Amino acid sequence: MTEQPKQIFINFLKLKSLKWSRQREYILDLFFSNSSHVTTEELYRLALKKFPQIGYSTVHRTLKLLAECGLASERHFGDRYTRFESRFKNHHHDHLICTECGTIIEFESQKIEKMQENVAKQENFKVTHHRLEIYGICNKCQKKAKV
Amino acid sequence: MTEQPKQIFINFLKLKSLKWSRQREYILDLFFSNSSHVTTEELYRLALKKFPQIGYSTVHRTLKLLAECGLASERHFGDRYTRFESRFKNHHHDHLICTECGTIIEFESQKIEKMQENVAKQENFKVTHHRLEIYGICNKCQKKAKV
DNA sequence: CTTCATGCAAACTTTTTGCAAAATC
DNA sequence: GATTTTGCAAAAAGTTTGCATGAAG
Repeated sequence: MTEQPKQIFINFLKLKSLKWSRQREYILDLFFSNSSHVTTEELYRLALKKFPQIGYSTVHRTLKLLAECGLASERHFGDRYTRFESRFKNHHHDHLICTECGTIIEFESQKIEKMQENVAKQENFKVTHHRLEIYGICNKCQKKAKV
Repeated sequence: MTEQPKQIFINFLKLKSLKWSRQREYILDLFFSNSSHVTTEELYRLALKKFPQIGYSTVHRTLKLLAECGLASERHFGDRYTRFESRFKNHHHDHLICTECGTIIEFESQKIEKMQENVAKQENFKVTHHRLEIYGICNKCQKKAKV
């Protein structure tokens, strides 16, 4: 049985002599039970529903901590927002992004990864990470358009 | 003989009853004679050297116009800046980005493009465009590190 | 001589920080 | 009880806009 995000986070906090709080627990729960590409703003609005006096900066700082301990990563998808993505038990993947409805579909392709390595090798470039985003219209929105 | 960016821009301005100005000409020249992933700030600083009273917003608005007429496109590479990339006569390409020195190397791979299409097809996703960025350490910086 | 661009400063947007009061250890 | 977190409000960092003056058509 592998460790749950909550336990991982608690351990991380202990290690840095930081504290576990009701807010942090709630934000963590929200983050891991929701769609995995939220902005601070989005998660803040969600949090407000059941925790009306929570502060934006509390949400923001907690997301930053989640990123710091490796449970989340910060991403940019072309708009001006920083999005946080769950990394818990997630192997690497890339994204299909619908420009109509904003839906984000995750995928992975070993073949594409391999080819990227080849391209890098030609330039004698040492890859640390990469990002591939394919933008377009998702299945649903294509059907909607036809009606 | 194909049209030059300057002529394309002048035509675009005429079409929208906008005006050609010394500043716009200078900014356009700078943009097309420099590295193709500048921020507004960077181009503004360049422009200041030979046009000391030019305004940041003039540079910004001109870059926006270049983007609007298709001569440039706006991109985000993970930091907080909007970068402008030349699209003049540029076939599509992707990027290798050195996280040490910031160097951006362009490349293209038909094979990778093809595979992306395959992935999209599986989801019945209609691709409009994509973005692939490979981050890592460039050849130069690897050598530097060894010294 | 009318309309648009410029340069300045101020507004906006998103992210980050300082601080007094409150919660955690 | 000491130390950290919280929520607020204000600062930063980038981008965008309003407006009086000057340039382009």
